[in-house]
Amino acid sequence: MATGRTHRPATRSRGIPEATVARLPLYLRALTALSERSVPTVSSEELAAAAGVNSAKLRKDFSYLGSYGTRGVGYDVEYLVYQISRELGLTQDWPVVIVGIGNLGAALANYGGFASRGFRVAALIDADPAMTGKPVAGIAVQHTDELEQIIADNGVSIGVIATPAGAAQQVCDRLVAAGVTSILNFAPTVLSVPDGVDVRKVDLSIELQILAFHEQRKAGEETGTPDEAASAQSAAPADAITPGAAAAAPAPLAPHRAAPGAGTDNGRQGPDGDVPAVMPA
Amino acid sequence: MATGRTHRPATRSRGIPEATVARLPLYLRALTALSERSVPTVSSEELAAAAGVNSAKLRKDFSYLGSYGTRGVGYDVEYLVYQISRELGLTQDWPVVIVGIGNLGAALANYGGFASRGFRVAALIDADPAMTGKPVAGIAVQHTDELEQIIADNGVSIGVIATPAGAAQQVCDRLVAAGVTSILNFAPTVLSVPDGVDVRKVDLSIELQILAFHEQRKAGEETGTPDEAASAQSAAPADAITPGAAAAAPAPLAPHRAAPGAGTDNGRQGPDGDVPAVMPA
DNA sequence: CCATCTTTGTGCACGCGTTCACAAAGACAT
DNA sequence: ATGTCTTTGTGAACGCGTGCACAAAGATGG
Repeated sequence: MATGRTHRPATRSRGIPEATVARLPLYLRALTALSERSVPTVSSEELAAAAGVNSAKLRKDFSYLGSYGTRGVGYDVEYLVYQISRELGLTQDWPVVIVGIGNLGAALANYGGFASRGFRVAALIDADPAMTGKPVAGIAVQHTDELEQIIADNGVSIGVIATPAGAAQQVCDRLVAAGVTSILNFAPTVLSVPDGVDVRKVDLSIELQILAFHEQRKAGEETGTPDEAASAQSAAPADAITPGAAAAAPAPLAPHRAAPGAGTDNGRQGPDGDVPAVMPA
Repeated sequence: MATGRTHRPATRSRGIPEATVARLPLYLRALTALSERSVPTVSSEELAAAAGVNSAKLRKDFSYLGSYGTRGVGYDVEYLVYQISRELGLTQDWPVVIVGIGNLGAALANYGGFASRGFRVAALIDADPAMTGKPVAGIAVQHTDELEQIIADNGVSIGVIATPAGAAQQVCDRLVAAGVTSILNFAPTVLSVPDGVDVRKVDLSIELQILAFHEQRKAGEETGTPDEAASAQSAAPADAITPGAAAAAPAPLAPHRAAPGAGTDNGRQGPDGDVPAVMPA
């Protein structure tokens, strides 16, 4: 109010909280849907419901962008779509390269969501010579050797890594060296990049494990006791540690309850620590 | 109702912070790698580096699980692998169904990370009759009609949705009705589920948009704050939509911005609000 | 058995994000 | 105009997560 939004109260450019940025795409999607139905305006309440968030949170989020609503009425859909798009930088064209054209890479290449929001697949790159030239999603796959050239020619600043874990860091380094400053990583590895480069990761395995955790917790609650406490700490890590000896089998200590599946496959090995996010191509 | 379910009241005595749970899989991966190299023990500092987190944070995270370390030495790798696996519920078998066998669904089915951590693909389901019986990743695709039966027969409690956005909610409802209580959603839609059901979403488009935002900001800083204050406020929402403004602001930044001269592009269409996460099968 | 050195476990403070609750702003009817 | 009603925008409180800094625990060496 006082400041209203006169001279971008500093809350502006640098201000938008990360959490808010992460939700803008969500609002944008909901708004786009409304726009297609020719809905002229929406209240924070309605839009919040559509986006699956709290209305107060939504209003606060929008407040970081400026005062784009009208009290007593709501927000103008079209206008808001434009404002958010602009804020997210979707009004410009973002050429993207996808490295690693395995199952996942191909799926990404075909993903319609790319093109629909200002993202353009500038090239598909794979290390397998057999893939070179092969068309995927209408685009001919190019060999890794061309990577630097492709990045430069197309002014690519966003790269998507869908290679096996083992190749991810190397690919990442090359992308960064070539000028890419934002990376979306699908490989199950922690990438190290220099300052100034953003990395976001999407990890299937992790998501499933988190679900498993909650699932287990739910199951435990239902049936009387999670027991946890029992084996919790008492399991005397003291003797189990034996550094030099490195007790070969850690399993024996906590008998724990018999798992439903009983499949104590625990000892899986996976040749490379963690399986690639996608087939090696 | 609402998008329901997110965090519980937190009254949980055995309450491991959500943020910690989300990192456990990360630690587990790093530990598994060490285990394969037969490294007996590791310090919080080393492990933290491998997992890409702060060592203090790692120690605090582990403290929620109990005191599994030895001062002056570090943590016993094997023992910790076991403890975390147990905590995450990975010592048991989790049958999973994947619904929507398009490009993405197929990629997921082939994803090695599934089997390697106690997750077992119990079935692949698709609505397209043409897909039925077709083997994907060594498993015959089954028709949606069988969904309920499959869930029941296999005791599935985790479902993965990789269908187009339009079918997601319906599939979700059926999964939940059939007994699934955890869902990993790849479709670009907000799913509403009853309380007690957990939903985690993986949204490609959103990740890219977030990257674009930062990318834009970075570009803007380089050249000297573009600052879109231009079309800032009141400008009658109605006509303001005409993105003539676009030209004014972010022009000089993007290295490429091959955007069509006619900034009017803004209205990129995207017929269905948001394209499916994967090709329709 | 004692001294020293290493590394964990955690108390504490800080900052971000969420939520509540309400005054102000505007639409709309009279 | 004026009053009523709706909905925004935001101040303030609260809670979670993060990171610092350090005491305690235990290993190691003499």
